[in-house]
Amino acid sequence: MATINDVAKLAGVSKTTVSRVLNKTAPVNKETELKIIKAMKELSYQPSLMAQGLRTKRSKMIGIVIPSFSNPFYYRFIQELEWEAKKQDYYVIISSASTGEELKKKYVEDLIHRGVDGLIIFSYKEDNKMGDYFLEISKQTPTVFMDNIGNHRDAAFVYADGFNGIKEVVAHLIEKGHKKIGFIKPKESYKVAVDRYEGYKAALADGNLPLENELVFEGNFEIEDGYIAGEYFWSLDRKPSAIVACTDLLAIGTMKYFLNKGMKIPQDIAVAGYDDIELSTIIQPTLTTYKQPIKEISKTTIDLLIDKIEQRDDINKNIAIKGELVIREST
Amino acid sequence: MATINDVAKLAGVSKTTVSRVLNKTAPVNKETELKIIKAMKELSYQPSLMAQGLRTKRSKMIGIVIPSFSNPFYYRFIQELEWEAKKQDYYVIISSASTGEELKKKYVEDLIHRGVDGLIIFSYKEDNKMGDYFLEISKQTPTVFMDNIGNHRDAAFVYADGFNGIKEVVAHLIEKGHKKIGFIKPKESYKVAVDRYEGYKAALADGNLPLENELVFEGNFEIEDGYIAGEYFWSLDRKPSAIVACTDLLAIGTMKYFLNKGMKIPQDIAVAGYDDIELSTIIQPTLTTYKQPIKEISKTTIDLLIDKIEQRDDINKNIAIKGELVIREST
DNA sequence: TTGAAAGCGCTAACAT
DNA sequence: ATGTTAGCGCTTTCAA
Repeated sequence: MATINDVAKLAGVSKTTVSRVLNKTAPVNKETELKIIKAMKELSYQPSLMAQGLRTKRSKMIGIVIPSFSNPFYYRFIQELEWEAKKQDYYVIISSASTGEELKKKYVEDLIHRGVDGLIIFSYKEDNKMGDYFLEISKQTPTVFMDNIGNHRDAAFVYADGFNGIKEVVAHLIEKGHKKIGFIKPKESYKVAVDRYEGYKAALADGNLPLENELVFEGNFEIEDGYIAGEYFWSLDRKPSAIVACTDLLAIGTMKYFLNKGMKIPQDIAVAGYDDIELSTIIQPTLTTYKQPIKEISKTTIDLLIDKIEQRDDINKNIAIKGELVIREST
Repeated sequence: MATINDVAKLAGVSKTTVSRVLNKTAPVNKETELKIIKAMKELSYQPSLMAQGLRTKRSKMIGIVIPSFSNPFYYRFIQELEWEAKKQDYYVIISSASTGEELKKKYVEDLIHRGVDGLIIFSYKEDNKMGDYFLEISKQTPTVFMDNIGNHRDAAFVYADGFNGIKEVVAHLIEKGHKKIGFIKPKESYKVAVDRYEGYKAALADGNLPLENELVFEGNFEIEDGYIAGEYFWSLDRKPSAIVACTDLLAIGTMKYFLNKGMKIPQDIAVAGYDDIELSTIIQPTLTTYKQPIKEISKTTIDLLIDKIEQRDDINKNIAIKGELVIREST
């Protein structure tokens, strides 16, 4: 491993000058610059990130905190984030903070101790204690919150526009002639869940359909909860002809219930989700859903974070990004 | 951020002594040690990994190279690897080297330039050029190869015991009374695929069943290839009564074909896979398969790699780890 | 436009 | 058992 000293010696200049062409931090004579570049190539010199980091207090690493690694949906984000970061010469290290608040805090602190220049934090429940902790962190370390977040506080947020997303899904069903549309939403007050529910209400209003309480089912996030929702809806006297779920996983659980009963989808009942997870294209019938703009969200997040890190822009923006309705067999 | 100097000053000793209690690199008087520890706590001192790294040429980071982030199966490994590494104070950075050999090389070099202390490399085709390149790398940087690899060369390998795995799956089918068992294997000569195929042959031999060429289908790795395999098997005059696929994804593709034809699984035909991906428990009927020992593989890999990094053990072992037969509805 | 010198926070000889 | 000193590879004054 060649060092800056080797380059300087070979080029016959001081290491200061080499550093200058490396960082374009001061004008250098065209000729000497060429000599230096040649020397660098010859030695296939790569500056030591550790030495640079020690000097500049920058590690060129970004820490990602995700609530748990079990949701396959996160991986798509992580891949994109990694890719976008790499383009700008940053690397990404991931901390999958499973359960336990104390542990989660420890992970964040670990990451900071590791020397990450910034943090990307996924999905936390708006109303719990971790929220305050994370907000506090974001005041001391450049941070962008992603996905499942609350957007009314003074911090940087990037998320999918669930309001307009679900609105489009419901509108699509109304257009298909459905008058009674059930909605499955998570019990817990995640900001995104609320957004999506608002989208459902807005679409009903646009279609001059009443909001009926018995058509809104509250559950948890797992596949089984979708199944339970299916049971519930089918126990009603005035059954819905279509069901929209807050997430694909819930929608798939619901489909499972109706398929088990031997019903045909979409003939007997239409089902739609939100997320566009891979499973939605594998399951039979394939699921109509709303595609999260993963690429765009990731790019925006990285750009925003690096802007903060490099202090080009310290405004705490809240950015909602639109996705795309994907119509498949289930409707 | 307190430095080692601050601690030394507060404790009234030299930084060398502080360093010594930090690294237990030389005996320190019990009393002074206590003073130093107290000072560290008071300042909530954390040694700078950058400074340590610069001095010791150790980053406490492990690079993971995976061929592409698209296979959800890798995530389970990554999570476990991350977890096991963290236990030993190492962090993990991932490089999802999509396609293109040049790009892949660049990623590996990036990681090394980043200063990773060791490398974990996933799944490469044994017989192509990358194999040689990776082998070369493994001579210069501590490296462990995982999963889909060839194990006859001089390097460290950890992988699932596919031979005994598939053997158990096929034996299970034979026990169920099946006499004609089809096998789906990938065309390309991945070492693991070959191992599994050998397991199939061994099980047939054990059960005194003949190996019939027309019962072995060669395809690619995707779900669709399983579907095509189903078509193929059903076009035969002497049809199999059970099918074992090299991977769950292939098995699921096959099931899809038979289900589309309105056949019942396992009544009309039994299907089994290998891997135990999550989808296998979601699909109807649930899929009999062989569970990869992800946790054990990951732990073994990390332990082996850190042994190499810290030069406790430089032997290039080849470690096969057994999994577990999981019997579900499809057989 | 260039260089000399100091120092980032740490560890490792070498003394004592 | 402890301290002094040098130096890892880089950037950043400061001076020329």
